[in-house]
Amino acid sequence: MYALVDCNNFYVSCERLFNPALKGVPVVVLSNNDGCVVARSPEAKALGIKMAVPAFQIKELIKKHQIRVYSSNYSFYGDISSRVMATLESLAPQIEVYSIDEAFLDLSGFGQPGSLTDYGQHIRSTVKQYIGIPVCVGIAPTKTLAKLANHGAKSYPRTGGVVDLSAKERQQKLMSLVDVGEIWGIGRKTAEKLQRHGIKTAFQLSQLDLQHAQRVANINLVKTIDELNGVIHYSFDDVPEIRKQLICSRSFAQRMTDYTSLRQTICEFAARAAERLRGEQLACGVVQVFIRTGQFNNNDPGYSNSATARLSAPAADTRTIVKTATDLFDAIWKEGYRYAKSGVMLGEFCDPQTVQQDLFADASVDEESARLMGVIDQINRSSKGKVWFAGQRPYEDWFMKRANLSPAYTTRWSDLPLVR
DNA sequence: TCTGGGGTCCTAGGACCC
DNA sequence: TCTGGGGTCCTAGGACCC
Repeated sequence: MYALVDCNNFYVSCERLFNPALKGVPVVVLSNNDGCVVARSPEAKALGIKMAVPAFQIKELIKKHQIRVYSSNYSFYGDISSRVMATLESLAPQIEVYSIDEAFLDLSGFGQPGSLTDYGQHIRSTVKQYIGIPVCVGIAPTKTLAKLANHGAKSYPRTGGVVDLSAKERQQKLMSLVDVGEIWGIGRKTAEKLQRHGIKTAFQLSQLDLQHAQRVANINLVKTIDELNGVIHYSFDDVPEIRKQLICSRSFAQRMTDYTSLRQTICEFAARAAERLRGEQLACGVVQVFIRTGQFNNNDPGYSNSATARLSAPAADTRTIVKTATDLFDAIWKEGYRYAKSGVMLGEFCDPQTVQQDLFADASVDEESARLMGVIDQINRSSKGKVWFAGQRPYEDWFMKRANLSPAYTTRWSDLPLVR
């Protein structure tokens, strides 16, 4: 049995923690670059603001209803998230952190079915008391059903924020009330396709013939249907696997047209990606670079391109990764476009201790590289200052609009809330 | 004028081989 | 120069998630 614990409109709840004036009024949090809405308080949802709607489209609504608007403060949310997760760790033998605001708990061998609702309430009240964040809990035999249970707990206040779907009848009852598009793994496209086949509710989906499902969509739909019927395909995973790729990319606050500026962004992303790579004790075998113009302005000519290079031996050295990335950039750069976004992607990770050496490499060079990178990382993590490579572009002037940022309440001394 | 960032997985289609 | 089937591998793009 799984429990899915999901924080209620997490980013808004974080902002409310240290700013009680936000309680009971409509609040939204915007994505990076103040682009679109990524979290809404219940009051904001009630005004009809949809998830992921571009901020400029709701300007009038914001003014009219005095909606409080915040830029994303990820370091703050990340810090609150780790406190929530630590609390959950103390409440279950094993947890799988699924995203910044969700975790699966393994409840196998955990009390009698039926007593699980009480346990869910215990989780809710403990997290609320310790951290101050409201959560909902969904309990069920598969992850997909636990997601559905959580959705039910969020949608129906009468549940008290906890839904236990141990019993088959309750699963079916809830499924018949829920649109197929609400199911985990069913996005907009698949939902439309299913509706064209007359499948509107989750229950109808659960009854779909598996071979038919495979033809209509793909293997993932088959797995989802199985999971709705209690067959586990997505098992509990408390030690996260090594990631497959690492991306560092941003949209720019303003369009960029010149070679030097754009090249600097690539340097910066490459350097940051390399830093994260070393932070996870990994080396990479592949570097990819992409640049593109805006997607939405039809008057501008569009251009989008990427290039990939395989390194002669896996590397974690910023100098290697920056050099490779800028060479790739030179190969795809084209004059005459208004660029909106760029990025660097690293892949094919391995443990730097056990890598296959380049046949022609000199081992002492690798040692020196590791030492140098270690020193740079140490300096950059400390409060003493920053070291960077000449090609990098200092972040602040091009990166992200964040007009409505809340203080770093928990991660910067000067922003600590004071009690007078 | 302004439309996120960071991931994973699957599929279709092209290149290439025998 | 034309012809076929079967296989692998790679890449681009789509769909989905939060």
